[in-house]
Amino acid sequence: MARWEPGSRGRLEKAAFELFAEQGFSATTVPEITARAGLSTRTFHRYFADKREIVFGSEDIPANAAQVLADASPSDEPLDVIMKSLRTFAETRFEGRRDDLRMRGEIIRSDPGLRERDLQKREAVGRVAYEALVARGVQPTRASLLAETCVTLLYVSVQEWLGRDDEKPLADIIADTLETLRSALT
Amino acid sequence: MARWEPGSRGRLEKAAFELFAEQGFSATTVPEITARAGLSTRTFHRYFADKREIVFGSEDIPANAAQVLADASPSDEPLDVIMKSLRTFAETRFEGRRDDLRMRGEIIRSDPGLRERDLQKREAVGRVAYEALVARGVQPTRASLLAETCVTLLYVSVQEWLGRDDEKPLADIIADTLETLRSALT
DNA sequence: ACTGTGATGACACGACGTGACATCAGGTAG
DNA sequence: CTACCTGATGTCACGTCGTGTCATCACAGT
Repeated sequence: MARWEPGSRGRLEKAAFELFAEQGFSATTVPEITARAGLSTRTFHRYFADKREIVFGSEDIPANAAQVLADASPSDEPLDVIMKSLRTFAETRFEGRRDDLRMRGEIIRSDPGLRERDLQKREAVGRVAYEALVARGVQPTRASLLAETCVTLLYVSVQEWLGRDDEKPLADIIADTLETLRSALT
Repeated sequence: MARWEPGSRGRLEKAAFELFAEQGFSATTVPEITARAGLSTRTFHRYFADKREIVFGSEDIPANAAQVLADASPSDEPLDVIMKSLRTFAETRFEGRRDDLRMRGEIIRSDPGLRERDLQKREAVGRVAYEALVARGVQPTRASLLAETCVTLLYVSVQEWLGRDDEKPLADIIADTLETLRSALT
């Protein structure tokens, strides 16, 4: 028998989300979380840099995005790279997780600090997109614009997707959103 | 003679930016700032919600943006509203302040927490743009896209503007950036 | 059997942000 | 002229957060 129960990280996440559901994010303290998980607060901060980080899960989205972007066909136009990557991303990281994402969204919306952190995550995705485009030889200004627009497309579409009752695939919504943007800029 | 020297807020800002220049943002504590300004830490938090806020000045950018957007001609197309507002904004809040903005930019770039707060400020501007557009009858999804794109245009252009040596007006750069975006989405 | 190694705990600490209450100058009403 | 109110500030106490440091101990490899 191991000295410590395994899965500390998972226990911390479980305890945290339970408490967030019971009392809300801001009313929940780190000691409360660790007490429920049977760990010390010091251990909490070994897994999560701060209290907010636990909300954003363990998936390293930027790294994943960089991977998807790096796999793009060398002959594709920049916009095609973006759109194909967004499709892949939608299908692998979003589709089938609506309930989970809705729950997280609610928690994030409930706290200013979490909204702030959410924006930072978004920006991190934009930065890897920017770097991937620059690596393909796209001009910096154009790359910035495309990267930011990419993130905008994704998040506006996700909002739309989460708000819907039907099962329209996120990838389709993203394509529609691009069309809407094009027409709005004319 | 007044019991307290007037201009507490100004003294706090002055002391803070001096210390940030000397030691950097994160190495500067609130007590250090208030000691130099001759005030208590409690008073600091009466003027600034937290240590980060002091970097972003006292100007209520979102309120100003809302004003500019509300003054737009009722007959303008949404995109024209955005572009004209951006022009006004560039001329009244940015032009002539390059050095100040560069200094702030450096401080903000030096600290993750400040970058996070900066993104929040950006988002706040986006939200007032969104609300102004919805108030004009623009569809929600389209309004989101335009609002986010508006903020993207502004910030990408400001980056470009701050990086330049010449005196090309920000408003012109924004117009160019829109053209770049249009061509990138084709 | 010995020795790392890695995950955890225990403890102390500094900084942050807030609530509650005291202080006091200046203006205003009576 | 006095009494009161108001607004800006100070003082104190507190809870939470995040980090540095060191001790502990099961397990694996030699």
